[in-house]
Amino acid sequence: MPRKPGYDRNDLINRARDLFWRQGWAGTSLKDLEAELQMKPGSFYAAFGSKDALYGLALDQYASDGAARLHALAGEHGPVEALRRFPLEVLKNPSAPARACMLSRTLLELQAHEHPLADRASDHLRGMEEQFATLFTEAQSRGEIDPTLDPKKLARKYQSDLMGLRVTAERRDVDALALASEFAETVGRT
Amino acid sequence: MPRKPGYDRNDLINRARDLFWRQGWAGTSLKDLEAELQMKPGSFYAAFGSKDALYGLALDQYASDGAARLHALAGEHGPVEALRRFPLEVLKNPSAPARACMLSRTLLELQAHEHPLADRASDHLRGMEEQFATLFTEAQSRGEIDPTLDPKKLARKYQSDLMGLRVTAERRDVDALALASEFAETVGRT
DNA sequence: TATATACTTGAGTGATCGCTCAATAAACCC
DNA sequence: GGGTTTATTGAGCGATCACTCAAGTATATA
Repeated sequence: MPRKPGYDRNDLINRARDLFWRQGWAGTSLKDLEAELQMKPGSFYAAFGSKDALYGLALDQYASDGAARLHALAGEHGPVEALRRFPLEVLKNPSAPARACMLSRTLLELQAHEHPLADRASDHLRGMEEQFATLFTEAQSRGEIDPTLDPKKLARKYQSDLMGLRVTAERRDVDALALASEFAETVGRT
Repeated sequence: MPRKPGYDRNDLINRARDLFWRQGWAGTSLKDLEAELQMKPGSFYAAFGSKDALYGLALDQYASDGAARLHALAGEHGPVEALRRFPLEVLKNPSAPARACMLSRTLLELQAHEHPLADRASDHLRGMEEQFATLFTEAQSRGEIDPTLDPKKLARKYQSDLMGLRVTAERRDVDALALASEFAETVGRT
């Protein structure tokens, strides 16, 4: 009886993610979304309910994409090499919406207003951190890094430095790739 | 002949800086500013011209404050110890508007729309970086750190890691001080 | 004290914000 | 093909955005 939508929902979410990632939450208006997704307001709200709801979906998509990419890298190159290559995946991609991390952007923009999406971003950051820790643990059991170090501390430091790198890479007067390869060298040491 | 303003202009800029620092550019409305500065729209626009103009002044104030604080630390404790203590100045202060750096916030929020304030933030970041480099150079001539390292690279890495630290410190599930002292230990090494 | 010169007030500007909804069109089952 | 169900359309909602301006008030000089 029903009528099928004329769009691919997952594709819409990915396009919205890129737009939000690039322009931020407040910086992306419904006009922007309507233009990017080729949807009129009625369809948009029938499909997603609200701008915030779509942002949440985009955030989840962003996080699970990152987790999948890191997992794939680890399977192909092992844990340490995966952690070294991970930053380059974004920084080397010229069509990436932004260098900075969408999760940290969201946290910075919405935390002060105690917006639920800030907590959602924070949760995803913790999830990524746990994935990093798992890789460090695996690297230790393989004998690739110092086994006396605390994987959780390594993971937190790795993530923190990575976010710094990705913010710095937003600057136009900075050679992001040079900074990234310098970052890669330090992974596993200290 | 004229009439003196009933406010201290510098105090207003400082209060605006704290509000912008905490809530961001889009996150701070003129209503917010009017309430915080106790000014009606007419007075506000007579005094500052526009929201962007005041944001620019606040940004400059933020940058020069930071530079002055770092300079004072260096005079008191020497370059390396200054660089070690610098992050704690913000993170230990419970009344600070935010943990994250206002310059990086501004860059992240406004860069995609090519807003002039993003460039202004970027310029200030470069200025801070140069100050860091100067301190590293001084530390080398004092023999406090490895003289073969490039002060500019050290400065960039220091600033990048510092920004990461300060973003991470925004998370409610993270012990910012533990991360900061860990960060302090690494200054001058590597 | 008179006057010129600012500062202050606050109602109100057009534009844009996220969002609604009644009307219309299209696709599925029987 | 008829009937049902859902997707799509787009004008337009109230609220808020940054901002303006004419009128009123206070202060310094003459």
